Amino acid sequence: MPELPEVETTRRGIEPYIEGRVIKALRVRERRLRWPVAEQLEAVLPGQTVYVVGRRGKYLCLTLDNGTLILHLGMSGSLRLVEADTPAGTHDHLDLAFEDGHCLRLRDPRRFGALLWTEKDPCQHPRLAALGPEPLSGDFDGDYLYRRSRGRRVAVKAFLMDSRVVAGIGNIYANEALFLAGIRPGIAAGRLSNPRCQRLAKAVKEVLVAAIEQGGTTLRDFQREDGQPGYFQQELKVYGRKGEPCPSCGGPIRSRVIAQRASYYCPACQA
DNA sequence: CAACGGACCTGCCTGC
DNA sequence: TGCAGGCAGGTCCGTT
Repeated sequence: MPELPEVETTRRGIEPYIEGRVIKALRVRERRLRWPVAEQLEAVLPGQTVYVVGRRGKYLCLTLDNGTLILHLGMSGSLRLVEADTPAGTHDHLDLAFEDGHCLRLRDPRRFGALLWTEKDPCQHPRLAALGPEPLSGDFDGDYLYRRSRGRRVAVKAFLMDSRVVAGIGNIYANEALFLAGIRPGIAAGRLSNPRCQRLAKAVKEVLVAAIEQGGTTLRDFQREDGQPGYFQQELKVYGRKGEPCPSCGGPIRSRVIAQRASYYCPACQA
């Protein structure tokens, strides 16, 4: 569900409600997420203030007094703001309750998400330390892509989705960026010319910015923290559109599996 | 080191 | 209607 635009949409949605607020309690209904939620957390968090609601790739980072809460939504996670007395549903695993009565609730049916805690520099946390640059930052550009891709034989789509190369690009936006750039998802990353790397970096930024502006993509059950859907699915050019006409040339969109993930492209527009 | 497959989970859709 | 099978937005880990 959540790639970078969905996580950023969530971040922007919760920020005004939790920044500067004091945590009253963490309620854990299901500890078994991707990694078990640390037992110490219920004791450690109360009384701490949320100073910064940040994001690194697909990770949300809440800066508190004594450390940082690191939250990942996995494949199916979503955050909602609810009143403290709202009854919890089946997959509502965690509540972060605040002294003002608001409550940040994590729902995650597949339990691939995670809640982690570090008292050190969060960038040094094992989950964050190896992440590549933020795709919307100046550190990510065509020259960087060109440099990193030399000698790489992996499919360019798998390369884009490698979080060590660039953070936050998942299956939807990898497909979309490659379509925008006119590049076939299956070609070896190392064979991209420099101009094509420039175009690809630009396409990645464009598609992410547009998706964030639309509040992310809603497929199946993704909802924003306020319960509204994201509208970017209407803008998807190729993802999930096997057999439909290419918005550029009208030919049928093709689908094939690359690196175990469904991939969509226009064989006429992408070379 | 690079690349691949399996693993972790549940829900939903399809087709028999 | 019921059920098996396949598939899903992520990413870690072990094996080649």
